[in-house]
Amino acid sequence: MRRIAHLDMDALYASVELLRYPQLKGLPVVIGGGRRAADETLRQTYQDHTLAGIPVESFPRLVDYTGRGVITTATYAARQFGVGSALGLMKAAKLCPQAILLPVDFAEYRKYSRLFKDTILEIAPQMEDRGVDEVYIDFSDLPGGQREGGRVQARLIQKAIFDATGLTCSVGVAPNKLLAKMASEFNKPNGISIIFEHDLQSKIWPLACRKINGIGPKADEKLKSHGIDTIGQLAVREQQWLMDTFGQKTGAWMHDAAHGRDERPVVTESEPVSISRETTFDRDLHAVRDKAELSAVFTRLCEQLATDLQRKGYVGKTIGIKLRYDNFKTATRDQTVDAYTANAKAIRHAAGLCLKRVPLERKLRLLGVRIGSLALLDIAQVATISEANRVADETERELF
DNA sequence: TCTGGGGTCCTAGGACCC
DNA sequence: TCTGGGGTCCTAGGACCC
Repeated sequence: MRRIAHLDMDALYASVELLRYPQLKGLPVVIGGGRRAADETLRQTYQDHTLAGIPVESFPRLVDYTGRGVITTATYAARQFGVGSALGLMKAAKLCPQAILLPVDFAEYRKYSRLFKDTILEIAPQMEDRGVDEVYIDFSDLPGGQREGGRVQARLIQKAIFDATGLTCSVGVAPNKLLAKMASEFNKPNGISIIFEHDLQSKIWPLACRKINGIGPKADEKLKSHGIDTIGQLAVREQQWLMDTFGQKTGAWMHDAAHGRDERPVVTESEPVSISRETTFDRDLHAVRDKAELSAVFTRLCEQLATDLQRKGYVGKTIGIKLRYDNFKTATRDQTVDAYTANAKAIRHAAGLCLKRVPLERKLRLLGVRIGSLALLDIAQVATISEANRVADETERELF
């Protein structure tokens, strides 16, 4: 029998911070901010203290923050004030000014991410990485994977992760990924939920359509406008009607999802499709008036992207830019070049040409650089790439 | 003083080829 | 001389996820 687990670390970022600052347990804490100037003072505050004994009173508060960041995670105590993921920090400060503010520390979260995934792999090798804090695990052929519908292995993995990291997680086990993902939400935190096919009507159909992984705010809104609020209501709609209303592919998929059908395999390895770097400025910049500043950021992004490519061993040939204007509208341009590259100057050159094709009257809040059509760097490609780099060096010029 | 950063996948039109 | 039908690649935008 196919048994798939979805494992979700409980509030990973906040939990990692609580390991460092146990005195914050139970308090409203918000983790957010970015790398920009406004966040540097915040970062410095924590660096100047010793880890051991910062009294709660001396932690920075949300009300003192002045940057453009968003909330990455909020503890349960903070969520009660209506603040949560993706909310702007300045807005959050109005709802819960006294909340303690911690800067995000991705390096630290990644460390724990590696640790919990390695722990799983020692027990169950069929694991699919789904980002920093969650994975799918195929229990189907795992020794003992069928016992109690997967509960025995789920419990074992949960305990192994806690012993290795001090962190808790929640696990759902079901006939497929779709249902496992929903099941892992059922008993948070530190819970296990086992779902069988026959639980569909009682446990899945009462849920909101939005609980289906893949139905976001837009699709949910449209479903609601047709009087479809729950998965059960979605399930009784004609598949043909869904296809006519949402498109062939989406409609057919929605119908399957509502009936708990999902054949996607657990994918243990995959190659990246694209790599990108982007940054939001401290203040909106104008292409002409802030030319020097923009140009410097642009070059830096290209250099970072090139470094990322080289470190990961990839080359790419579709190079693109992303702009976000002060009105939050986004524009992208990309261009496929003849030769694969991982060279900063070649990227900067192609991205510069893209920039010339996009309107630049409005001020910008974000600039990004992306590379796609990736290939793994191998010996056969080295000659082509070095030639391309030579050409790029020769044709390099200022584009702003 | 609203609204981060890094991704994937889908759609849709046009170019181009057979 | 008014009109085909695929298939693939490229580009721009958008939905969605973590």
